[in-house]
Amino acid sequence: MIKSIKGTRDILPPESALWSRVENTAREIFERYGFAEVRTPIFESTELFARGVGADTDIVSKEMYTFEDRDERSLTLRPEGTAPVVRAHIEHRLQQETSIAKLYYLGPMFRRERPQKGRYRQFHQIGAEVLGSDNPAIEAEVLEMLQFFLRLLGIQDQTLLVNSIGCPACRPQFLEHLKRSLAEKKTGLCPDCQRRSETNPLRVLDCKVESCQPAIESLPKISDFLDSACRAHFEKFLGYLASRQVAFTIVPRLVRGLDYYTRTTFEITSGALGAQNTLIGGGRYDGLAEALGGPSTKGFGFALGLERILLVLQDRGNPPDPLTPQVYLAPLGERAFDTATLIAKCMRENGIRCFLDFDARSLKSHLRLANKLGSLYALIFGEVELQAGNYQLKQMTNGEQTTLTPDELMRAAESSGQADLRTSILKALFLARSTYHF
RNA sequence: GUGAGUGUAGCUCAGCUGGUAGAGCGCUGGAUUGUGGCUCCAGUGGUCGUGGGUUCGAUCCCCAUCACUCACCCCA
Repeated sequence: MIKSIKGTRDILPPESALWSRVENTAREIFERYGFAEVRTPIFESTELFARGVGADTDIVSKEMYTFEDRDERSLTLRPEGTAPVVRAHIEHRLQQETSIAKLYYLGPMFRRERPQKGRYRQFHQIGAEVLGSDNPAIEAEVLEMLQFFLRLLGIQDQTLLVNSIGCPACRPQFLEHLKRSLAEKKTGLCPDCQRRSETNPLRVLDCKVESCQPAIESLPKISDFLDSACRAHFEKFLGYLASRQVAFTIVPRLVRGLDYYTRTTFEITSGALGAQNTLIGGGRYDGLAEALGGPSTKGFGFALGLERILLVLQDRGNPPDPLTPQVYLAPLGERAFDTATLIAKCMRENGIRCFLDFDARSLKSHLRLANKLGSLYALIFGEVELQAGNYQLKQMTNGEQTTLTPDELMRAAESSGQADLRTSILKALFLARSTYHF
């Protein structure tokens, strides 16, 4: 049997309906905040990520799906969305169009990691970027938008964690002090942290091992090393959050794993997710556009993990509201079936979700299927009805069944105003009869 | 890349110190020649993940391998 490959999965109904709901909510809300959709290719030149994300990051050094095409160009399945959006912004000179661009995207990303809860090799992100401004007010607005978005989905118990990681001007001093301090405390650290002290000192701050905590507490804090511009930026940002009544927690140890982040970073987490509890992550990246060879363009953005959002929603027992038929057609006999195909055509042209099976079935079997599908009505007709020119309409929810006469169909067709489902069905049926003469 | 756990019917799982497999749900049909859901009956279902070893005999014990899950690393 051919199976989907490791770390990928099929999203089947009714779960897929829940995905649509989340995606539609995001589109609706982001557009309300002035963002427009951008669709970038799923694969890009490998260099884009090497330069944008950082050659030394885990993503680039060991997690990318990279291959050569026939021109021997190195291509990579996108592992994240920000670098491609910034690339597109530079390539199409969008800065010339408007000084500020607000773009959102949604789609699959690819990283070759060991799958686990809330982590896949093909996973899906919704993200947004604001390009062309370094005003911290933008950041506060985006976070307000995200909390609104989560609230609409019914995710209330989220936590917003914020921090500033400084800029290329002030971070090096901090890193130096951090490294020196780490070297002194080396013996008190776990093996992972001893290694991280060399390879990625910032990550030591994020260590969860209990025995490391005392040492971590005594390490220098980034906030003590921010230069005046970064400090002012961060304080304004916090002020804007407060005035918008967006609740937050400052976490001085919050760091990001991608090279392009500067100044503001944030994370929105939720419990009940297992080890991967980050729902949304993002921050400012004022140097990215230049690193990619474009004009200096300040940027701020985020990405949210759809799989993780869905995990939280499913954990809450959200009903995935499946698309049930509004009418199930139950023709009895060959002649009735031929008529049913015409009725189905007319129903569908008039906006009614209608189900017609192609096997000859007994009435019992028809109704069982209608019930199984959750259909609201069943339209029953066989030779008896065809002779008399009428139909049996059964309401599946309460079992009430009425005989529809040609007279009644005509009355429904002539009624005006907002039609309920039953009337809409009668109208479509009338239309089918007068169009196809049966 | 590392560690741990789990692989038995479409799904969720039983299977006692090794004697070649069961239940519930589902699906199909019937009880009700043209009336669903509840009930009852019948039918459909499985190379016991794969390969090798031990044994008279392995779903069970041993080894290997693959897959899945969770965790580490790291990230959404």
